[in-house]
Amino acid sequence: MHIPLNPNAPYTIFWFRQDLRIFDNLGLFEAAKIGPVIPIYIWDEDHRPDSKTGAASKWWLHHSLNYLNHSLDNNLNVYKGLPQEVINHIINTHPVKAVYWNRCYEPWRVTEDAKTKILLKERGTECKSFNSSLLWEPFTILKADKTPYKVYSAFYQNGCLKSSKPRELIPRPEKLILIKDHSNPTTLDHLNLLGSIPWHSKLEHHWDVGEKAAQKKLMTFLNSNLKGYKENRNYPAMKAVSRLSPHLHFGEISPHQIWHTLDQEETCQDKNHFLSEIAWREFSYYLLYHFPTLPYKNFRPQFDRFPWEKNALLLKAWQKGKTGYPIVDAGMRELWQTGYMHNRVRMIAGSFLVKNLLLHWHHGRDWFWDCLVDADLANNSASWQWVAGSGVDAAPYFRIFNPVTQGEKFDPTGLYTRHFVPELSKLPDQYLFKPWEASPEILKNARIILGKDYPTPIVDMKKSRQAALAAYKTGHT
DNA sequence: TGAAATGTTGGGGCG
DNA sequence: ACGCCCCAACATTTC
Repeated sequence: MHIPLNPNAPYTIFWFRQDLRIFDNLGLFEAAKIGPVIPIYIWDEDHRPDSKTGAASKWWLHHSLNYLNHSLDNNLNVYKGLPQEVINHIINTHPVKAVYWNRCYEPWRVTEDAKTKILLKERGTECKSFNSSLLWEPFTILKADKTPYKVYSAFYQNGCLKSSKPRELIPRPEKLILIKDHSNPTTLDHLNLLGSIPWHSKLEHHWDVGEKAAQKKLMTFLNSNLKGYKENRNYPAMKAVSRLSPHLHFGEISPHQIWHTLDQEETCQDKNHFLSEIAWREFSYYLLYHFPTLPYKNFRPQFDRFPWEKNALLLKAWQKGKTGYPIVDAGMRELWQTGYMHNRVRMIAGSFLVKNLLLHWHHGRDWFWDCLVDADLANNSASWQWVAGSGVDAAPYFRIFNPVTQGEKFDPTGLYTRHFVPELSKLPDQYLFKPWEASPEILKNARIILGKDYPTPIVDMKKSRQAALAAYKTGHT
């Protein structure tokens, strides 16, 4: 056991990271138990090896930190810099006996945290990290042969569900004495997370940020949308999904709370299906931990030989929602306008980029990273590799979504598509997902000139499908 | 957490 | 009445 250099020092630093909440925050609870807490947040983007935060994520982070600061009676201490140096500085200027945080799992953070831990121990400061954002930490779940699972269902059913139950919920700290670092000149605004162009003001219409909003969203979901979830989650117009993803990413709510709250519900298909979606998040973190190259390297090496296209115009059309395929365009515009895209449409738009435009999944990864308020390294990497077919337990390469069929099936009344692609709003259901098949008469009545008001398809569905199958074949031989 | 091509079946029209 | 063909409707296979 290590004996702190200054065991009589009263303060514990609690380092907030992707756990921007008070309730069920294990590290914070433990820190508060042993005395007064200096709550800190460190903006370290300029000191990272890679992985810049996306614009939409920065918008969310700004508001989440602002909310957290209010919850802490304006005592949140915000810094800019390299975490090791910032923490060192605080310890040099305050009587600090310990530093606590909850663990993160991005590969570069794992490396940096290990270094920080060693440095703190060397200088005699107690240092503890906790798990507060995963139901099962990646290193606790392995196959019988001690290697990691590579198939989701086996991971979840045989790995997670048969190992220990997720820990119980942690109450709010009973006594939370907060210390403000008055020597610190940095404020939230100094982090400049919002930038100078107010492009993100549109996001404010769609989201309430912060711990309280996350709690409310969980309750609303349970009361209104859990029943029927398994089926309704496929229909983007139904708003039947939880939309908890950004809250989970920033740790405004813990997966443990979701798990235990659902545990009290009657067992049914819908409940188990929702829990299995939560488990997909666990699986993504699991893969990222065991395969740290997941964000950039094809998990299946056959894909390294795949003949991707290079076409800036096609990419631009996809990004802006001007592909000429209405369900794809609706999804891409939902993303741009709201910082979010319904899961069903993510799969359709993702499949379209990779399998119809034949553009590298890295382009999709990067655009989503910048635009999504729920951008998350584990989920984004694992999901794009899944869509591309290059991933672990991925969609087989020949599974190519047809955006016409998918639109007709999952947005049968066109409510979702018409909302985000209003120029098609007068087009009858029959042609909504294939306007190029409508007669001149029908187009005229709908006040659409194809190629002017709405694009003609940027690729031919049938030909591009054939091209993709051929390309995958050459890549795989 | 696909789609398209191909195969099979069975009812009905018709010579 | 019977066989033949057509073609939904469904099932299976292939990509």
